[in-house]
Amino acid sequence: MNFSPPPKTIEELQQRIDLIAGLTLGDLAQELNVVVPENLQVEKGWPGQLLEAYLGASAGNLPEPDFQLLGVELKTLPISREGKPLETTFVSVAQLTQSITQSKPVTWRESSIYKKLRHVLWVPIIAERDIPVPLRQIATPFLWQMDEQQETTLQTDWEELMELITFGHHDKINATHGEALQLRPKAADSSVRTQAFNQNGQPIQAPPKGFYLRTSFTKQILNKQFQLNL
DNA sequence: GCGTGATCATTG
DNA sequence: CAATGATCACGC
Repeated sequence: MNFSPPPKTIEELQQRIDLIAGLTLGDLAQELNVVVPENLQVEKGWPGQLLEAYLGASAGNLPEPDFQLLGVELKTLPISREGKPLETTFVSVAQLTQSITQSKPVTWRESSIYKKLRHVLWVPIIAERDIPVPLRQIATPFLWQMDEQQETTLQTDWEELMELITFGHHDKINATHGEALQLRPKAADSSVRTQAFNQNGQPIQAPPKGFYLRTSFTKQILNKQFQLNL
């Protein structure tokens, strides 16, 4: 995909996102000269990659915010026609190698989760499955920073999950943990393994997991932004 | 193989 | 019909 030059300032980014509200994915694809997939079964990340290209997000697959210069993370958010999030939001992979045998545990504000969620450009897209991909419409993108209450919620969840990981209990974590932040499989398939530690501090191989925001949390973000009451 | 972008598909 | 567990493509 052909990338636009990155925005140099928040104001410049704001100007660009104001111009895409109401456009469809087909509109953006046409401007970038890319083919729209029939469905997203094979290209699940396509909407995100399209928006990255269109808005000039540049971090590639580095574990850093997309707009490196601005410290802003780009997240597309599939929503219903009524404006409710349809999917959870992937944030980052979890390091399963934090262990009680390590001396320097990562703190919340040092975490990759916090770094990515500190400043987010949300791009809601009306994306119900009965709407053909090219006709899916961008709603109103907006820049967001977590408030104190949201940070407390996220930090509490993160610390609880990291404590389980630290004590080698990552195999007992499932998606039901966490009020806003959950840990779910994040891999090509269920056979994939990555480095971790067991509860005795011994190195083992375990399924990779990623941090995801629940739809209840992103729904609250939308509600606050647009004063909706869903 | 790992981290990026996520949505899919089955289950309860 | 929401939620969990599984999966797909790409760059390096």
